[in-house]
Amino acid sequence: MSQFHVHATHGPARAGTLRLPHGEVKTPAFMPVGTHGAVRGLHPDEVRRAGAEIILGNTYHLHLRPGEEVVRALGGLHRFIGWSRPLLTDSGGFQVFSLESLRKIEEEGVEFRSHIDGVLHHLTPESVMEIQWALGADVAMAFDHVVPGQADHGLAREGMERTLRWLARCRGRHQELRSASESESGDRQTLWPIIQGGTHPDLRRASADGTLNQGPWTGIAIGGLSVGEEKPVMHRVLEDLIPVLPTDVPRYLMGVGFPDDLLEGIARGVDLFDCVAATRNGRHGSAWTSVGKLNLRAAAHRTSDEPLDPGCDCETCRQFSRAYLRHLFVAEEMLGLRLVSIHNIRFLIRLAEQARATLLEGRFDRWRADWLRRYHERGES
RNA sequence: GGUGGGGUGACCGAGUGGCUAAUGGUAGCAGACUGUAAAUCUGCCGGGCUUACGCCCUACGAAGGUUCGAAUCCUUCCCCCACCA
Repeated sequence: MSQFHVHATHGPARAGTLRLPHGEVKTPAFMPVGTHGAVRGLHPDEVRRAGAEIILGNTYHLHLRPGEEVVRALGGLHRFIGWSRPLLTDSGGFQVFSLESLRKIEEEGVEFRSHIDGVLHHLTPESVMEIQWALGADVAMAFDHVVPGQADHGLAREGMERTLRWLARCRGRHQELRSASESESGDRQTLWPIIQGGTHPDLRRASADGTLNQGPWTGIAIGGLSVGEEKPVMHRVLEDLIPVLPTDVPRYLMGVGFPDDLLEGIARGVDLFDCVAATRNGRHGSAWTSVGKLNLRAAAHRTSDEPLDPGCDCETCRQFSRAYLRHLFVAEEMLGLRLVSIHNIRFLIRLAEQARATLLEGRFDRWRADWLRRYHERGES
């Protein structure tokens, strides 16, 4: 079961609702990343209270530990990690990019030298589907070949074409898995493809064509962005690509982003985002605010009684001062990492909620322009 | 009082004639982070001048001396620690 309804549009931007087996996701939406089955540092209740309606897990990392069979034996990922809302698992395609020095790509699949113990692991489009099926997330992602943002036409084409060939294999195996368990739970998971093609317009179009030809799909992801290319380049790719995508399925911009990226993406027709920056930067003491980002370790906050952001309704801002948060970072108390992570994910989720509200009210463009102007005023991003 | 050890930049602590404004840490300051090998990483960290290359001061307890050249060697003094009386 996966359905998407669009309630309002404003140019390419839209507000919608995605129905998945474990619940609804109101879009636009930001999905916190929980690589190992946990949004780093946070209790699932905290993630839920921050307004998250869906979070991610990672195929590569959960395969290495604890292993998908452990998760399956313990009732699937939702039960295992204490998250009853929708879940999406990334395929390990990003690790093809981020663990470049530890892997070898072949047509059959990718050989990874485990970053933990050096053991060799082989991921193929088929095995990635099996792992994700065992994990049992609402949405499984196709296994893709991500190339760096600077990739030339040749390399980008290679990654894009391989992603299309792998997509056919992913789809084939996923359908087998679904039909094998149709009576009980065949409807429990849907597969989304990923468009690649780097920064090259012709390759992006070709990827879109090739992907749509293999459909229909219940959602379509755009991968291989914010991997080193300039922001205007990413915007151009979105402007180029999204008009050729069907309007009746959600578009998921993978790995993005920062607050301004969300608004720029939504304006160009993106419905879903995920990004580690909220939690990673939070752990590193960097908090987003409506007037740019701030570094909590900075001496400027030593005696500040202000919350991180005066307009924020997160559990951190409702209770704690910048001075206290700075103190926690200086003293290396783990609470600081958690509190700023909570703030950052709430900040992005709330931004998406506000985008949705203004879309439904028909005033998105104006709101977005004002918001971005204020955010960039101090000259930071 | 005697004997031995020691006093280095905010702190700890290397260095025992030139490559030393002085290794390393810590603290401090600033920055980065985009489908998580990250509670990580990078830069600055005596003062002044310069866009910059660089230049000039001050500095290894104090003062004096040896030397072309001293944190490093010598003399005296001050202070700290240990043991002995």
